[in-house]
Amino acid sequence: MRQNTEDIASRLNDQQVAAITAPAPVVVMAGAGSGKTQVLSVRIAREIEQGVPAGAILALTFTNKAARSMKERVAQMVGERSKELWISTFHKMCVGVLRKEAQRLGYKDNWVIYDTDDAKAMLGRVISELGLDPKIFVASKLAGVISAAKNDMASWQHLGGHRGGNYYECLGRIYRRYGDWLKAANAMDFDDLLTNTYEVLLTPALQSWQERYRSVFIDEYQDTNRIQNEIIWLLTRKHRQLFVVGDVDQSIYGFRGARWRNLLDLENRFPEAKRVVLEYNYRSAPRILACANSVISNNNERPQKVLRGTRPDASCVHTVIREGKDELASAVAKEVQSLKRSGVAGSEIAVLYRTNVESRAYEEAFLRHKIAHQVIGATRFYDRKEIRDVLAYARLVHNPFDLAAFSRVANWPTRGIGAISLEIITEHASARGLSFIDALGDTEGLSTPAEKGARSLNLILSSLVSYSETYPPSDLIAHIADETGITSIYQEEGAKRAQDRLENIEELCRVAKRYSDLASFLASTKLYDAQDDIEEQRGEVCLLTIHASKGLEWKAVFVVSLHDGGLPHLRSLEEKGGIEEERRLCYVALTRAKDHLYLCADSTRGLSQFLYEMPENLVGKALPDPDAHLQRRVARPHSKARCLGS
DNA sequence: GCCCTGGAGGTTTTT
DNA sequence: CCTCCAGGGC
Repeated sequence: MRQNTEDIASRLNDQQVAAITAPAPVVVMAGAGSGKTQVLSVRIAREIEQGVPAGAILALTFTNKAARSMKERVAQMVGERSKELWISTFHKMCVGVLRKEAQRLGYKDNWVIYDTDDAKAMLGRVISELGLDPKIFVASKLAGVISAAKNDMASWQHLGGHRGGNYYECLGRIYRRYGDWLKAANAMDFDDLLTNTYEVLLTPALQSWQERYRSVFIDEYQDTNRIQNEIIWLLTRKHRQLFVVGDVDQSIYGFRGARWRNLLDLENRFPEAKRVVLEYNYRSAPRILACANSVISNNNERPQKVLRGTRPDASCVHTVIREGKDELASAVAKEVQSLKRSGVAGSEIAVLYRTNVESRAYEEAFLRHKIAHQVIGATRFYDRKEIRDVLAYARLVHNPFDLAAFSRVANWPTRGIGAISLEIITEHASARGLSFIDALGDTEGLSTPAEKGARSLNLILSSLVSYSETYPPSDLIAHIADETGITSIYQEEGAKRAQDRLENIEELCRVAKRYSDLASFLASTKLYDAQDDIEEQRGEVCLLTIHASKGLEWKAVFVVSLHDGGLPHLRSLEEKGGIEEERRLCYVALTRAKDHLYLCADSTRGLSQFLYEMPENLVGKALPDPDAHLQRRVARPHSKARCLGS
């Protein structure tokens, strides 16, 4: 059913209309649940109606799911014309640019994406190559350091140079060597997608991209990091057709370089920009908003803002406090059952926690109480061993220089190529500039069993390569599992776990059917996010982290990490600005709820200070006196916010 | 040189 | 719970 944008606009409030009609650039400060997705979609549709070619519009969202839903909304308004729109996540947009431009930076066309695991594997090799102690230079820590450096646009000279001491000098060398190895493998890590896009935009290619994306829309700007901010500046500084939406109170990705100040700084870069504030919340019942406002008002580093309620009804904010995490999980399960009896669908209910490990207690409790549920994003599908193994073969078929894939594949299923032989083969390949498939054909220096293994792997890979020239990705996946012996290994094992693995491989084939070329299939396995595996139609209760819940909403939400050390998380207390970010995280969690908010805590661990920052008349009387029960004194902060709901 | 097994250790949040 | 590593067997 086609909708008219004027009809829709007539149902919007003045602030929303201002956001939609103001000439660009526009910076929208949009509180949680203030209809920002609606505003973005209507504005895009209006531009198309006013004659901007859909193909000249770029819209960036935070998740694939948000991109899909925005595309649907625009399609409802402008129909077919929306097909040309480019709506995606930041990283996917970069992949699009780099598919066309990576050659400028010296990559071959079949470049691949390395995820964090690939990056760690590469770093491990770099550290041992440089003869450094892997206990001092821990690959997983370094992956984070290097990632942070890239997102903050710091070079290896920068990382290694400006502080004295051997440690930092080694760090710089690792960073540089890691970059060399990725380049040799024709691979980019997640951060390279951003930095390389930036590099491309520093070349004469900039102009064509500025023309290609003449009108740019960005959601969740508070979670952009430095390099993303610079990319947007390069893309838009000429035409200045930029429309940005964000909320500093919902910035929760500081740990990966997000700088909420980017949102405010836009007004310096675009002094002509109009600022619009959306402060009316259409999502949550007033008492839920009162709690959220009250908590967030304790942050010092934020522009003053209060989210105003629009809903008349006074649903309750409940506290569920039990002694012990399993007792708490049971109590939550019982509440869920009673909600469902009262007519709330399972898919309208969510359980939000700070860390993935907390999901376990709830999974068990829900199983005991026979509540249909799905855990979102915990063990990600593409991180499963069997999936990574099969995909590693596919990657090597696509890009035979992929070192991370080769290291994975070389001896699994086992074929006599141990660590030493692997080292000989990779040395060999890099010394002569050979692909790993070709290097396997030259078995000089290998022991007899390793030589046999290398021959057989060479045959397998060569035949896979020719197979892939005729057959689509899904057939290739099935073929890999059979030809490498992975299928038969799991069949013979016969255990339930092995059965699951076979089913996962079948599922991978099914997913691959959606893609006709290997490059885009492989990219999709990397740029996948937690919200992608939510299955709404099944009517199940969702269990997920607060981070993964960003942008979503449910009728009833259980925030279950409100114990001391849970939220704010223990580890966050050491970081500067840590508490404020945790408070924003709490704010995000609370504002996911439409009608019912349940604040849940295991009292044996002590209660979250955030509970004491909520209005006393709503939650205070359910809480024990903090001075009496907590060993560590928790100062009870004065509640600065008004309780709008009561 | 390579394979397998058992025990220990370690879990914030993610593209 | 799942990964990493050391050590014994081949």
